[in-house]
Amino acid sequence: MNLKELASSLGLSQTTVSRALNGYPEVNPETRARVEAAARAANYQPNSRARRLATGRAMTIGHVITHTGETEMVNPIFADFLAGAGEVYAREGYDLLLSIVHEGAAERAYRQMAANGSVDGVMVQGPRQEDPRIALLQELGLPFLVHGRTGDARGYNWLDIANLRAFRRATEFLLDLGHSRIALINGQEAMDFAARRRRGYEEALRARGITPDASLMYADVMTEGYGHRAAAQLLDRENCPTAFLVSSVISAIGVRQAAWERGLQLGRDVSIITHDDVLSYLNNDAEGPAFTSTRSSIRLAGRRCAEILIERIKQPDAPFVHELWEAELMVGRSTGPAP
Amino acid sequence: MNLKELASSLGLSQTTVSRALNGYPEVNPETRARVEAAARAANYQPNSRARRLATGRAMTIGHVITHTGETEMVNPIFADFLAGAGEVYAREGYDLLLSIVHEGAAERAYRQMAANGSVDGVMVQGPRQEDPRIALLQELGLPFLVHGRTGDARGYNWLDIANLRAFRRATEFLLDLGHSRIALINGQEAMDFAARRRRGYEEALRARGITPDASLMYADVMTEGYGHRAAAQLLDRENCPTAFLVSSVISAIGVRQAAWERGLQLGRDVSIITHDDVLSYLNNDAEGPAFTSTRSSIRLAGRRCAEILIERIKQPDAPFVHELWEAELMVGRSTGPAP
DNA sequence: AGAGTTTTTCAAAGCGCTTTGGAAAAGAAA
DNA sequence: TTTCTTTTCCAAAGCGCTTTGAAAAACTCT
Repeated sequence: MNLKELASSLGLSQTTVSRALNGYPEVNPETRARVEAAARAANYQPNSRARRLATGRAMTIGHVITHTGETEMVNPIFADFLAGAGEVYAREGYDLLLSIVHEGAAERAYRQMAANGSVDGVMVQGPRQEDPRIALLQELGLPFLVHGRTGDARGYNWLDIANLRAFRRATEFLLDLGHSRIALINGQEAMDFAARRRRGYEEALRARGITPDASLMYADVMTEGYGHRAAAQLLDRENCPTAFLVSSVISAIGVRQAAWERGLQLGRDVSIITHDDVLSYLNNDAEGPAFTSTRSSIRLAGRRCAEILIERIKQPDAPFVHELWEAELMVGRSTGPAP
Repeated sequence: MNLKELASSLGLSQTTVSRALNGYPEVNPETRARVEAAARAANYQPNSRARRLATGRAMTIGHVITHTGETEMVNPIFADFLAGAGEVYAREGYDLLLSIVHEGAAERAYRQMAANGSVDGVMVQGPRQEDPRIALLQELGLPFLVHGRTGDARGYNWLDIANLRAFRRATEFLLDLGHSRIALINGQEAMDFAARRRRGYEEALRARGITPDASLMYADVMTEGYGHRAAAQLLDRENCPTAFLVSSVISAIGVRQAAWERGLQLGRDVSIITHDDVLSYLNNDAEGPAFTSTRSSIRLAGRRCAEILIERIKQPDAPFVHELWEAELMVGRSTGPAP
């Protein structure tokens, strides 16, 4: 059933039917009701391809997700971020176009989306320091929002969490507990968020007169295995750290395992603070937070990011939105006074 | 730059330019080369909205991902499955339309995709027993492929792993090690795959004359917390199980934690076998498989599922494809003789 | 009643591409 | 040369919607 058929079955023109269905004012309420009833009865859905061509709007938002390195790792937080954003898209009538490509192909993916008009805007996640994607999108003139931020962040829309403050705060918390040898198990520091976290960690140490020790700092893709390997190395050496600041719950699980394998008890022999994105299947809350953590829901972030981006698409000339969220420090059972 | 402009700049008709670019034979090789050069120089990309309307093909595949229950859990395996499928889509020129909705809204999402023609086919994941989506899609006449299977599986395309055999095999492995009180920490048994796994487990027990004990069987959404809670309950009771068969690595991590908290050593005091979807960030291989596991890469499955679905879209009348993959049993360090 | 407004409806022109059904040009066969 | 094929190109008709500009119908007001 298409518009033409529906219109002729009602003895009306396509124009009127289209207007009735799209809520234009210049149509008799009675007529509108009649049209709506017929549309419902015939289960009429306007063809989205035709509608998109006619309106020039794609009603679609693009997400380009990159996998990294030889392992082709997909960051697990994307699923929850997408879930949050997807909720909003569904509500607002937008589709979500997902492109999962290897890092090197990201630019091409964005260019293509811009050139062939398949999206009205794009979401950028996990920016690296001086990420080329931002300049690219500015050049392409495609509305976009960055989850995270980097470089001179005044010239585009972003939503970020206060990574530096969160990690400074977490470090201070450990220092207050008497820890002085604190290891940092960070994400790849080419990523902007990881660089900020490191700065927060270092600032807190320096403020207490402790010189950051490079041998206590690790940076890599945040898998469980990485957390385990890093912690194993650190715990097996002389003068080992008494506390770990970890950038993800997944890696923290690896750290915890390494500790246990050595007979160390969390919160007594060794302390862990992790950043917690509140992934749905790794609920850190189950019976009172297990890990002490800096916490900020990636799903809520996805939701809000989608809202902002859609606003921006509707009003392309409005000033840039910058939203900085604080992470909360949740005290769990994985921290305690330095032994 | 659109086709009209490109054509007039070349002094050719739109027809010829379109044909040259789309590889039709009836165009002079010289002309084609000239057209291609000009297109490249002008960075011409055909407008995808127009192309879709004209061809009637969406060149898009829909994935509807549902989140379950009040927790709005998103199954973490979806990210890796999507990564695998996305690879193939990119290669074949298809877009991936992702719809993330609450379980109850899935039917509407599929209906909409079918009615407004935004996709050429859909991927169905995680079928429940007698999943209504399958009948729905058959009725809608939209090509689809099910990852998993359920009910009378002859009437549609699917790719599945041999869940029953995998879990029977794993159970036998534990029985051979002398375990007789084996707990099953399963996924929600409304899901077809979980029901099959349970049957495999029960079959193996019965074959050795052991009556399955309902109090040793748990079924729920496979989070870490669930694994932990279930194992804690089981380990704290009299006559506790000596082995656990767990449906996901994430839950297995919870089980492992519960064991450790009780001073039990894996592979000596208690054994764990888990199903491993080979999620990229939970690499069970790092230093020799930690968990003994039944193993099948969800990412490879995604890749293959995409290939099959695209084939089916291109040849809608070909016979149904049914592909059953065996999971391999990887012996790791989490199993040992019954104490 | 007639002129002026407002409301309601419609015909037709796009949107930018693909594809059909020729026509023109070039080559081959007679 | 003429006729028949083959090659190469083109004009125009969609695809199914939205939207413009105008006409028809229905009201208001002198």
